[in-house]
Amino acid sequence: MRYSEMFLPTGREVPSDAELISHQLMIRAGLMRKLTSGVYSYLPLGYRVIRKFEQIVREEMNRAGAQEIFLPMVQPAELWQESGRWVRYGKELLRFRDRHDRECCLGPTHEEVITDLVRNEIKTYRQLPRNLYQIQTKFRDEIRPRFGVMRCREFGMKDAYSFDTDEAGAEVSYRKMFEAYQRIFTRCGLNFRPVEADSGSIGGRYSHEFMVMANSGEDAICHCSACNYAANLEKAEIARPAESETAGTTLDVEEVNTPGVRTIEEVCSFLQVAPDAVVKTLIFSVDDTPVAVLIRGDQEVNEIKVKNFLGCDSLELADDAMIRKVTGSPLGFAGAVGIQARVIADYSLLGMSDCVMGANREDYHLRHVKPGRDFPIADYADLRIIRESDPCPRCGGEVRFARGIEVGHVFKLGTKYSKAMKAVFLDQSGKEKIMVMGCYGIGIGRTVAATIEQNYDADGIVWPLPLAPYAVIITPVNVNEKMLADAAAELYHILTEKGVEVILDDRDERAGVKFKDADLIGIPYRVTVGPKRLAGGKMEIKTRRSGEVAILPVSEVTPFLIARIREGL
RNA sequence: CGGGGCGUAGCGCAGCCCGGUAGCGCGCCUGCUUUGGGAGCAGGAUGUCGAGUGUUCAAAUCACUCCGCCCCGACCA
Repeated sequence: MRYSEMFLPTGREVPSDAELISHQLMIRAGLMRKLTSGVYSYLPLGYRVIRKFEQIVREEMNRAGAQEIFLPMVQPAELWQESGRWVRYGKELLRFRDRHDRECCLGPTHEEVITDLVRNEIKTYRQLPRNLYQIQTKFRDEIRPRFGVMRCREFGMKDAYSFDTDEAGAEVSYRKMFEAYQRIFTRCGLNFRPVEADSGSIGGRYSHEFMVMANSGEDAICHCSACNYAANLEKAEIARPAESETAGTTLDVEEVNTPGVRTIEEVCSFLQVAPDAVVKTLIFSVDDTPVAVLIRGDQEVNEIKVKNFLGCDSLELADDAMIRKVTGSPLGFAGAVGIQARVIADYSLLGMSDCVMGANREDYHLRHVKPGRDFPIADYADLRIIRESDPCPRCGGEVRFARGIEVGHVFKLGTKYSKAMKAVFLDQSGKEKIMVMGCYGIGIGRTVAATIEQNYDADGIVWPLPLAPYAVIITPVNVNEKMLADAAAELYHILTEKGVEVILDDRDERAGVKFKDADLIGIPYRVTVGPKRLAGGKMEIKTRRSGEVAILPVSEVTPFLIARIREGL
């Protein structure tokens, strides 16, 4: 493509509303433009990158035995009512009515549609397993779209759904997708890692998130420095500590006046104790029933773990009225002694034998409290957020924290949707069985943005070759010098004929401007055609990433580039 | 939805406190010069100052309402 004919608006200024490097560069390099909050148009250069990535995804999905389909974006409410998500999904689901007043929604995901399709067409074990995928635009009415295409409302996603006859088959399907994902992100040249994750409201029992490592990432992850354990921070397990036999306190519980002392910090300084000698009592409203969660004062409760442990639908911190009802006191003085609620405790309470906790009486705390002696604990569980000082739950090694961008997620759905929507088949013995499902997503635009987060420098984007919109840009230093213009055009034609994707920067601009643009848009190889080199029958090839410059006779330029491109893909 | 901030030329911003009819840089157009890392000179175009209402002789500027956008929080395949 000739640069002079391209729709490629580049900018020198950093857009004021862009925070992330990837967002800034995607605007500045003319990859995309915002239409409205969380909704973007891709420009030619950006769309080429998107298609490059989609192609890699397609190749690997097909290789893994999945088949491409294309499902509707507009979906009827009935399907969502059937799965139960019409009620549960919340405001992220954009709902509307058509002219007949029928309720519809824009698909934020396609479990319902695919399950409906499959249950209508697949009747026997002979037709299983199947894995169907699509690359579709999804719409989720995010509360707060941000970071450009990283967290937006309308976005491209590859989603695949597997259907198996049993759990073992589903496990095989899951492994295949897991491996396909490893291949996809490896081919893109990304530094990523799969981490164990909570499966969230989509349901299912276990899942892995594929995280591109980046400090700007929205997700915190925890990984072991010794073994290959890695988990989303919210999921990261903490092993039950060995119980040490402690005699504990022999002192009786004592009530002390602590006027206005509510937070752990205040309690510690008021009573001159360390946070790990205090028990924090949090009252949660669990499906509208109060539950008290006890945890050592220096730790934080992981609400997801609590939710999973209790197996409830909703979990939130109790309001003042509920706190008053179960503790008989306002916020800040809750304790386990005499509380009118189920009590569960984090493992961090094991071994605590002389602690401070709220007295369930305004302006009073208790000291010398001994769990077990002074109040019963129904259950101990892993309910806290992991810290960097905790040992790895698998091998006991040291854990490290890092940040990442979630670009893919593989789920074992089990029978959540197939059961609700009656996706059944007949097995060999003619018995009706429920299909076992899995679902597997990859954020297309987000992966492209994540790629930029990992591949840029002070001058702009540095595309990995497999995702680069063009492999080569030819820059005649002055198009008004016929020698240069002709030599550049000739190279352009030769490369194009050889199937190399190349831009000829034939604009009547100063060399500096062209260099800056070439760097900004991140084309891997730039061929500079200048008067001095050309007089000696040579051209310069500059590698964007390394800055390395090769000066070659004109005849060797094409073979050189083709060889480099071949090894780079 | 709560807290904070911002809407002035295509982009980035000043002007607003202290009302008097809009400016800077980049970009854009024309011409000449220039041509290996975002050129120089000369000339030029471009704004319902986010919208509405009010106060005033007079509103970008003050007040109120609305809309949009951004940041923090809650939320989240």
